[in-house]
Amino acid sequence: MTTHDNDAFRPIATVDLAIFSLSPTGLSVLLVRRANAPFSGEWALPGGWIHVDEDANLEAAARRVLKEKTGVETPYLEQLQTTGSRTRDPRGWSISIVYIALLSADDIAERQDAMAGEAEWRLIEGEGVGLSLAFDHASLLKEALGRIRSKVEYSSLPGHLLPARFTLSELQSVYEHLLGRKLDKSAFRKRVAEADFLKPIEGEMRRASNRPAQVFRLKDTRTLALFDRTI
Amino acid sequence: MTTHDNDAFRPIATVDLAIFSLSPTGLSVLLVRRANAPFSGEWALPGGWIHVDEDANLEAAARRVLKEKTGVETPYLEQLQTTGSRTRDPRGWSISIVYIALLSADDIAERQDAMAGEAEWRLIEGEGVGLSLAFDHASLLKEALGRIRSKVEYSSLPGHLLPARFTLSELQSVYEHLLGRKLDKSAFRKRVAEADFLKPIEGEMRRASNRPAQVFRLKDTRTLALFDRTI
DNA sequence: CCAATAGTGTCTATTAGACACTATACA
DNA sequence: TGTATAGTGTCTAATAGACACTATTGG
Repeated sequence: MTTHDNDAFRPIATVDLAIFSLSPTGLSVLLVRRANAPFSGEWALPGGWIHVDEDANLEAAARRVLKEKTGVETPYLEQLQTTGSRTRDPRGWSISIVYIALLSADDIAERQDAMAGEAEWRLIEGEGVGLSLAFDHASLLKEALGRIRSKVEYSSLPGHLLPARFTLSELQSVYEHLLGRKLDKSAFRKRVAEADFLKPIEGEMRRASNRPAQVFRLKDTRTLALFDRTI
Repeated sequence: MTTHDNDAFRPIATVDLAIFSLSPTGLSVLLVRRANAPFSGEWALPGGWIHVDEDANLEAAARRVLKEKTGVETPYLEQLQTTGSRTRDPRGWSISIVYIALLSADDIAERQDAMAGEAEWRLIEGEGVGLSLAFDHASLLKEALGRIRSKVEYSSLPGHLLPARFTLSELQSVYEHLLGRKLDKSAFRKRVAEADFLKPIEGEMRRASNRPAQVFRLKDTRTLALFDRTI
């Protein structure tokens, strides 16, 4: 234990989350208004210090922050990237480990009340939210959106934004919304069947004034299924 | 500035590198023997503290470590992932930001002398090096190998391990080596042409007792080109 | 019966994979 | 002329994309 083991030589480290959900109008991200300096009063991605006495590891820290802000415990969660530099935080050399979380529509409905006070869902427009964000969070959000849009092409990601039970048509329409283009129904269903990430709920049908639709759920709500080819 | 701003609450943070090159017998990774506790005397991935007075950002820290260990300045470098937990380092809660670096065969030849004393290239066998490594470095190495093997399928990654000038046959044989299977020459060349990441060197041919082969170089040594489909 | 959406089938233009062929050097 | 590897062409089986068709409900 030779060197760099005192405060001045240690960067500060936080975990920040890009938490996404589907609002009625489209993909949205959860933002919080900062209470303290720096950037007091500005919007930011939810985040917090690593609690060395409380968090067993990085993912646990991310889950703790998520629970504090939304009340949700077991969503889809993946590490995006880590940024760190001398200048991104005026308090000094700082590191942010960024996670992406996807909340199902059920999570939002149930936990609207449990949401921390100064938090708000903001609709995604283009590469961000049309607001300036604290720190380098606008750039982090842009990276998160890039990752999400890329994964829509070849994974079950959109399924994690729907309520627990949904029809194939509902799933297809989320894909189309996130991709910004229409998909062929037949081809879509072939890919979904191949990737094999859905389980039909026996006997449960969505009824309307047309042929009833089979209702499905994800086989695994915590991992993504990948397609062999693009959707 | 309210809380968690003293040493006891701050995790320690290092940058660690999985540095790969092609040795005559195959893909190899650079390991160093640790001089100090913890894990003194054991093999580990090269790494080091972030120098808050010297490194502008995380990537700069990674490049500094790389230069210290190998003398190489501008290889392909990408962030892999960040691990952090209470238990991975006996000194306390610690974070490691892991980078992958690919060195061209030229880099190795030139800098063999400049390499730090207790560093050694170890051949990859299966999911690691057949050695126990310090900290969680065996697991980090396994992740790095997964990323590399995955990217061989759909990117120009193998080109970054060759010397600056190479023929298409040499490139194909690196793909085959990393994938562990033979590729069709015609299909391989179609993909490479589509991805458009090579520049023929005008008039430069590799001569032997057969038809001479066109020599190529990468258009960009610091970024990967991606294929539309798998190789 | 009509309207509306669910779900499946069919046809064709495109492409991937296997394989063969031609080209060009040195010995 | 023989041998070895470079580089290109061809054929076919598999596939994707467009589109059409059938199925099943409520009104």
